[in-house]
Amino acid sequence: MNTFEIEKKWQKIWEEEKVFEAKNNDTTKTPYYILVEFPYPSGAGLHVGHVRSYTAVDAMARMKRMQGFNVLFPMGWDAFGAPAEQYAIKNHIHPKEAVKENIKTYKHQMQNLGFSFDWSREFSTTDPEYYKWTQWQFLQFYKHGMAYKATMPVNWCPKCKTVLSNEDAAGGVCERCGTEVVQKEKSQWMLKMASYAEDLLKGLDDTHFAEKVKLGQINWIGKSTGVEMDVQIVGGGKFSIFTTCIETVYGITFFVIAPDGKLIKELMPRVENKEEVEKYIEETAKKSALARTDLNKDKSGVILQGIKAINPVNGKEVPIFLGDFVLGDYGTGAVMAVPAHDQRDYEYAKAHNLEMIEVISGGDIKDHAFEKQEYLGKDCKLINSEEFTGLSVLEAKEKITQKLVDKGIARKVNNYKMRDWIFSRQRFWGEPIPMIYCEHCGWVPMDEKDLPLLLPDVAEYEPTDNGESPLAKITDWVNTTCPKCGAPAKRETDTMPNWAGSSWYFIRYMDPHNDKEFASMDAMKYWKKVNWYDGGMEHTARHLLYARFWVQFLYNIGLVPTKEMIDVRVSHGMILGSNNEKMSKSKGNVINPDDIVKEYGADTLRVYEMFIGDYQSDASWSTDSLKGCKRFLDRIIKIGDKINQKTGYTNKVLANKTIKKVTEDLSSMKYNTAIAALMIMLNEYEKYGEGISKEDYRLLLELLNPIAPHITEELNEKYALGEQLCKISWPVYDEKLIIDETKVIGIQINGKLRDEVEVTKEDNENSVKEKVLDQEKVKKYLEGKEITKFIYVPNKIVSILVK
RNA sequence: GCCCGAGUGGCGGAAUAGGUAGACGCACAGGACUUAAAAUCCUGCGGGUGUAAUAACUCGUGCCGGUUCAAGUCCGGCCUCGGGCACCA
Repeated sequence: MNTFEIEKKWQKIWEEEKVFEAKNNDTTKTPYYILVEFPYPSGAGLHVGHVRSYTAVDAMARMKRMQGFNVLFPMGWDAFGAPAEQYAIKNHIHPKEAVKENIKTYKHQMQNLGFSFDWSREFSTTDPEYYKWTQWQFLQFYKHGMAYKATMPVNWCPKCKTVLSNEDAAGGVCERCGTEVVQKEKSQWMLKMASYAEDLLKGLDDTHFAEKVKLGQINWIGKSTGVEMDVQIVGGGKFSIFTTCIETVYGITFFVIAPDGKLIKELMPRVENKEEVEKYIEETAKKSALARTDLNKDKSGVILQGIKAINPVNGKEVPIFLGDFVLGDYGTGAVMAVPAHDQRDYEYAKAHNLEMIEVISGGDIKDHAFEKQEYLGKDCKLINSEEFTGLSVLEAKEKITQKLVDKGIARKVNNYKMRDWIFSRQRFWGEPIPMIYCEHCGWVPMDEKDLPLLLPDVAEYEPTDNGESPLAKITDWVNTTCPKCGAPAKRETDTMPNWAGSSWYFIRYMDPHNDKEFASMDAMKYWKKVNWYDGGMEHTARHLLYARFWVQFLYNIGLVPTKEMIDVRVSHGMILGSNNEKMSKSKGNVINPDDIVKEYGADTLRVYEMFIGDYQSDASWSTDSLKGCKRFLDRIIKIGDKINQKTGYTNKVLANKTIKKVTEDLSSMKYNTAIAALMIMLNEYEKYGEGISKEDYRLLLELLNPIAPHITEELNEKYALGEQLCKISWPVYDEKLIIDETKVIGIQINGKLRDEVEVTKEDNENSVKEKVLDQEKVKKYLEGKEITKFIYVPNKIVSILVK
């Protein structure tokens, strides 16, 4: 049999014997849930990058099963989204059909690679049986006041007359025609995610995410603690500002408010230079999000003539500006400007010729502001700050806050960068949002028993000219009756974002065929949480945050048993082309896993991708190194001929050491060193003159099985070594047997390595000293010198100091 | 700008409770087998001085300092590259 036939044979056996199907509620075993991000089934097929992460988690799943866990290791498809829609538009086929084809290809490829997924739990986010529950859960958000409609800007291409996702508007231009993208106001569904900011932050303590993943979440949430202070306007009225540097309050020389905020609308009647101000507001609205946040642009803005604000601490009257660096949806949409101590305010003041007042000593504001990261932690004192002059920064922060709070004009508050989740997409290929608009009743949720609300079969998927979803054109579908009053009404035509289906799919795997609930409480209580979740770094911020938010909400309304359902999150590195660049068709450096499987076999590809380097770092493809892995497997096949009648391990220490090394390495994603340990084992076996025992050989196969499952099973069967490897218990090592009888260690004299010595377990400082001082070379170095110190670190080193 | 991560042979990478730097693999060179090539097997493989060959010495983990008997690993200060966030008050 050739490699290909061997691999097919075992894949068939695994499928027929259903060895990888997880049983719900098996109380004889400990449940263990391993998840890898389900792919978006594009037309390109599986990428070698997929193979890397799937092999890694597959190896983990296989080992855990052998260690006696009830392993849930599912796979499915995240198939809603723009690429499938684009493909459909281009080729005039229903995205449903394209997705079906692609899934077939992906699944076939995965099966050829021997991944031990439990295919009985497979589903796609586009299955009505699945998205029924995504819609149902949206209704729960709505019913608990967590979903609302708001007017939000969207990326709009004026030429294509279409709404663009942030990805399609990358760089501020339309990906298709290159036209500059503008912001257009649209009424959209929102989920109140910002209200979960603190919970999402706190919840991280209940997870075991990698540190950098946690940091990604923390940065995205972006908490900052400060003071919200009321500011009176000359002639009546007031507004509030948010600051993290209240200690600089005496340095205020102007205020800036957001052109897109509510405040300017209130102040408008009192503005004397209305025309100028209105023009500025209009210009801001036109700017794309990118242009507006471009750091290098000028500090644009316009003064509000006829309106002055009063600094609450000293009564000083200062001007108010409109500036687009202030964002309408963060904080209060207004800031106090202290140009002496904030670089942004400094630049603004320079651009508009405004006064600066230093209130913290020790800086030099000729060229730039003296900012908090410079003055904090140093011994800086307040100046020009009335009764607070002379206090340290920290003291002043506290006392000024206290005074303002006591006067009732300020509050300590937290602000978060994370906003509510814009949940509408003006697209066809997504879950329809199950809401109906009635002239009399407003927005009315669909009756839950009418779910799923199916996507209609239509021929056109192009977005409409006015930015509506293509669904808006399908009048049969849009027109319905109000579930509440029965009057004619219209359906929501926006669909859900791609992130929706992936926010809870890991729950569905626990009970994938349930048609009464999204998953039974029993199943969720049994599996509890995802023990190990692997995915790309690009998803560690947003996808993970959305999924955690979704779960926390379901938990709060009593629908899931656990608040954080993902325990460990790890992220893998990318596989780059051999030229060290990201693989892409245009660069011609794409490696197709199918070709590699055809030429070298799945096991070789699997071993290679695990051996390629540190799993969490990027790695470049090398066909030469691949050949080395092929050689490794060939040598294992060949050494089977050296099996003889001997029993027991030829080298007990080596056997136990390798079990330990491989077990620990596979558990901590150090696949490359696990394979290196097995290569060392093989190298040793090849040196055994008298051949190897069945136990020796079997152990090598057992330890390699999670990474190269086909060939190891085949050899195990060929030499009749015992039961199928996927059904046995993982080998365990004896801690007592991993210590070498003797060890050669180095001898340092005055810090330099000069000689070595063999020590045994029984040796102590005195016996070693005796031995060492008797060695010719050591004697030579010590001649005529006096030993001032003798250090023996058992099994590590001998260090002698002389003078 | 801020926050992470990383700099080790020709290459991918090992080694961090500080303890013989370069495991394992690739590439390369020499040899064996072969009519020949491929495949396979054996040997060597950081730089330098040195030797007939050993030996021996010396320099070496991005750079400069420090702590220590001992630093790739710890501390201080830089440089470079990669990633994320980015006018967040």
